[in-house]
Amino acid sequence: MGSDICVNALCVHDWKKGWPLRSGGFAQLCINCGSAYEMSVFCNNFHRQKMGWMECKFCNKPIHCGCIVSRSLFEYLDFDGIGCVSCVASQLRMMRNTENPNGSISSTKNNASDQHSALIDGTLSVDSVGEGKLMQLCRIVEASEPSRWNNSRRDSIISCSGQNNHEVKRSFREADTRFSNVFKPPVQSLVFSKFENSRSTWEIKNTHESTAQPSLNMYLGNPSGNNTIPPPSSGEIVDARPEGKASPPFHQGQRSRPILPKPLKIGMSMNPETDKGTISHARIARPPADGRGKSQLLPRYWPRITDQELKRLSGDLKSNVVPLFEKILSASDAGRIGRLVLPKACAEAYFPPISNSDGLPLRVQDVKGNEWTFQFRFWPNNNSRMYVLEGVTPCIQAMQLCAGDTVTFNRIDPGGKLVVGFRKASNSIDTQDASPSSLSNGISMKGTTNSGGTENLPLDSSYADLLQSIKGNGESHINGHPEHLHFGAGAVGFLTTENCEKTNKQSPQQPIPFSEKKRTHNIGPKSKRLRIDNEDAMELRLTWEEAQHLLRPPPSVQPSIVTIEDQVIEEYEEPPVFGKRTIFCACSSGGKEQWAQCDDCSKWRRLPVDALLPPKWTCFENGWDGSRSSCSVPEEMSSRELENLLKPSKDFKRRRTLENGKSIKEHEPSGLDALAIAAVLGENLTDPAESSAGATTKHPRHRPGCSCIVCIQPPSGKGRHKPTCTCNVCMTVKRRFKTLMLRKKKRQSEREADAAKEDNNHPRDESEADGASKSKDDTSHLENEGGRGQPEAGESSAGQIDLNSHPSRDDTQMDITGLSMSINHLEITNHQAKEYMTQNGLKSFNSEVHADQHSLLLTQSNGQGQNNLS
DNA sequence: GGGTTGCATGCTTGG
DNA sequence: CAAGCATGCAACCCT
Repeated sequence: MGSDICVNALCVHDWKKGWPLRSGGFAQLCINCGSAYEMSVFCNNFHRQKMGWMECKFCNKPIHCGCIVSRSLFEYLDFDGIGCVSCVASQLRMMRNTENPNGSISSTKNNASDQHSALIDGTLSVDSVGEGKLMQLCRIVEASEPSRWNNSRRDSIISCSGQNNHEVKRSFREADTRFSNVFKPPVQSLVFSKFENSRSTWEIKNTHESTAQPSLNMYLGNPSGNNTIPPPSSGEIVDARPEGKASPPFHQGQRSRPILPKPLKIGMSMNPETDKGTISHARIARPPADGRGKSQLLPRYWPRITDQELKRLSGDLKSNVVPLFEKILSASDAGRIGRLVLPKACAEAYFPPISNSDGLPLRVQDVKGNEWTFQFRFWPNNNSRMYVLEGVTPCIQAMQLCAGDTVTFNRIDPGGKLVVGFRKASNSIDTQDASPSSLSNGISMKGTTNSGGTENLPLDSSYADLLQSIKGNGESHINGHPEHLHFGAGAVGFLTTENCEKTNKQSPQQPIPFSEKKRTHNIGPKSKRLRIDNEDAMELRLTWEEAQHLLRPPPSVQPSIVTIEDQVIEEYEEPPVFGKRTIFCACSSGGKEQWAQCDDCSKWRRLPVDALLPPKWTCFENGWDGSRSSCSVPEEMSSRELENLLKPSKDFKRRRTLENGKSIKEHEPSGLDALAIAAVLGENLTDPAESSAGATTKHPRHRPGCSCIVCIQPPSGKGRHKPTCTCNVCMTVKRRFKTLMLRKKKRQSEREADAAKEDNNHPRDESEADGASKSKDDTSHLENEGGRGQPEAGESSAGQIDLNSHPSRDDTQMDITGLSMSINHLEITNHQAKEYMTQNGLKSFNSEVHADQHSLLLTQSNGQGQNNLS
């Protein structure tokens, strides 16, 4: 045994020296994945070459090494080569006939193992020492040759077993159940090597006899004996090495420890179905496949897969799915810490050995084909080790697992690829009642808080479901390559897209997988907090934005009008509905109209304001305007009108924002900062689209961060503010205006200085002649800074100050008129602002918005502000 | 302040 | 009673 890099698969694997080869080297077997290599020594250095083919030691028939991968028997045999199935079978038959012509197992005393068992003329005699072993022998023998062990014979054997024969009987029944669904693998050959620890030929023969002879039908169901239900050789009969109580050295050599569950406890009833031969459909906790198996694997970790499922998987997928172990996720496992505690025995049995606590990366694939890299490591813990997989959170979240679900670890052979599958907890009644696990642990573990307490967690998803799901879902999870068939044992994630909450909701009668005491807390919030990366967040945000435009009041539902602190609010009994996004605008007659774009021809059609469109809408559904109910009819608007219509829209803004490489966020400052920034940069605070869409005093589109006057009002704010009002709004407005005007003055001074310089550099007539264009340039400059030029003056015809006016617009106005900003402008503006608030209060804000918009439309229609529009 | 990491603690289980 | 394991927790790190 040594430690080396397994070329084939995962990472560092243990390997053990195999049988000598004709080449002079020796075969090396990777303990973990079972791959075979040819080792030779040159210049005191080991050279390794993967063995593509090996020879049958009997007939020299070539056997592809792929056939030996993970074969459970190879670990018992070495230095003796391998044998093909036919040769091994014939050899076993020969041995059987020689040793036991009557079909009985010869009474043999194995010195090495100190086992005492005898079966004479169909009667197995045991002494008191071997009684416990007898039960397993019975199981094994019966498993291998069920047909040859009828009840009478079985009872006969039991009758000779002396005391505690009740237990033996139960064991028989148990074995009857368990091995009725042992699964016959599609193996073409078997690998044999001698026992590493000098097992006798007798043992080997019995190994062959009990396992390979009848049909070689013990594969996953009869894994290598080191840690699973053993063949006679591996279990209590052959491997008789004394088992020390103390923990073995880490990753020591093969050790055969019985991991059969304890015999059925008194009072436990078998699932009646098991006796009817329908157990193949039951979810059985299968003894795990071969592994190093240094420690006993508790049945709770046995992979549970029905015979049928596994057969179908292995057969249909042309790949051997070897269930290794499974674990029910605890709250810690499924939590956000991202650490999955591995059962120690499983970790040591199936994962690469690690010597330092940092561990090593473990590449694992999930059932969807995603490849994950976990850090397999351990912590010192009570003079022992605690194995964990770190970084499992993304994987667990990808599989939408939560505490109570089951994660399965599997291996796909050949190749040894590690695959993680999962099974969701469900509300169906588990069929594992007859499983060894439940048989052994069902009572004692019920209601406990440890993982054992989750043993009775119903698990319903099946491999068959998985297979069906895979087939039904196309090839997306298969990728067309057998090596990419990442089917975890029990991996049925395709069926379980519902989140845990849903599962729990759907299964109120489901036994709580964890005791209320310790498991309920800490599970929900942690496991359900999904991480959303930036991209998703952006996607989500955009979706939200889109949703804002798609939301419509429920049709045919009259809202009830509620006035709260002078704010009129429409209340609907029904939730809003999604409708096609449209654009509202003010028509020339002063009313409002709605425009919608056909999803087929992209033409814009005029609609009534109250028209509610489905998310998908075409011209043919234009029942309001029969003359334009076909995509072939041209648009009603001219291209310019259309542009003006679309320009203020969010789409247009976003498109332009994206084109400018600016984030949307830059255009959505919040609160008073937005007011100030917009004022300075020239962005029009009042989005005409929004204004038109919601051109009511109800201001229907308040959003977080909305900087309108209404939104920044204190909760107790009234519509009108007195001149002496010192509320936050008024004070803020005053302060902001003062600040803005100071900035404005500074910028204007700079501009004047620049203009003066230009005047010195250019003839005066040219300057005068280009006065208008200069102003346009300035306006364009402002626009480029992020705002659209608005031709409206901040001062309305009524001599009032529009609070939405901003310096840029003042700039425009002043530049157009040729007036220069004077130092008194600030005072004038302040005065006007005060006067404005005094006379009109802030309540007339929206009317000013309308004036703004209307002015914009007029300006545009008159062509006066064309150059101001980008 | 929140997340990560390493270890400790205590409960549960199995021998 | 020892081992295993779920989880708590403090120190450390990162943003």
